[in-house]
Amino acid sequence: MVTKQFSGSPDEADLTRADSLAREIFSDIANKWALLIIEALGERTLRFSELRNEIEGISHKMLTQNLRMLERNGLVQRTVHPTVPPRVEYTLTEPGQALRVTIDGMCDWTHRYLGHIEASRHHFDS
Amino acid sequence: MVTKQFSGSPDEADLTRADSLAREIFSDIANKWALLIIEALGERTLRFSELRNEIEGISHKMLTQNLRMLERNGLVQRTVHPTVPPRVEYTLTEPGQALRVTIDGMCDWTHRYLGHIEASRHHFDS
DNA sequence: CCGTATCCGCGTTGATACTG
DNA sequence: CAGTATCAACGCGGATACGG
Repeated sequence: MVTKQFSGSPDEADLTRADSLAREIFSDIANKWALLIIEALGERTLRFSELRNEIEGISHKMLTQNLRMLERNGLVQRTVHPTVPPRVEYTLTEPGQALRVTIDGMCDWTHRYLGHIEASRHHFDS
Repeated sequence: MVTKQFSGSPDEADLTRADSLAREIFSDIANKWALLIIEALGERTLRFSELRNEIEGISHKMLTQNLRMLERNGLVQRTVHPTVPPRVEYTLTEPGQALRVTIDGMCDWTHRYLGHIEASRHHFDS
């Protein structure tokens, strides 16, 4: 569980530390741009500018910021080719790939229930 | 794919409409609080105040706001018992349950790679 | 081409108070 | 207890400029 920060079990100190860390990581990952970046990368290796083109509507800043965060958490690997002009490529690590699978599930879900959701919205908005 | 808003295939009009809708839904769902609410609900039925206690750090406003959004998209069913004081219960619909399964995957992932991530962070921060 | 820094507006968020 | 509204403030996120 990631929802509760304090669990009343023995070894409480370690458990709460692990829980709050899990929560922190979850908060990092569970945002629109991060998930879209992971999904866009998939099994490919993409350059910064390619990612920017793939992900509709993301700004330069948000892309950099989220890529740094994902790199820090070890989800993406960043490799700089010392050429001119510079060429920077991003690819998912093994943990990143593992997470991508679950995100694929979210995407599938979205498409499967598109109709349900649209109907529910119309019903709600009246 | 949710990342690309425009696909160059035939029936482009419908496809882009579906894609932008998918993207819109994805943007709704893919935020910290919404995912935590879905995860907290699980297979249970919880009252507003119980949810508030379950989810560490969520504010009254964010909870209401996200619950409305989830209800609008048909992920959560809201039932009001006309008692006094009022009793409002929330439970996941079938689409909500389906999504929860994938979110469970994210939580599992978080715990499985906790060590990897912590190590990666230490390495990065130096 | 890629990255960082700065600035600033606007949206999100929390606090508070009030209604049913 | 649950929901809505209002308001102020903080921080996100976009634009821009400059550096490597």
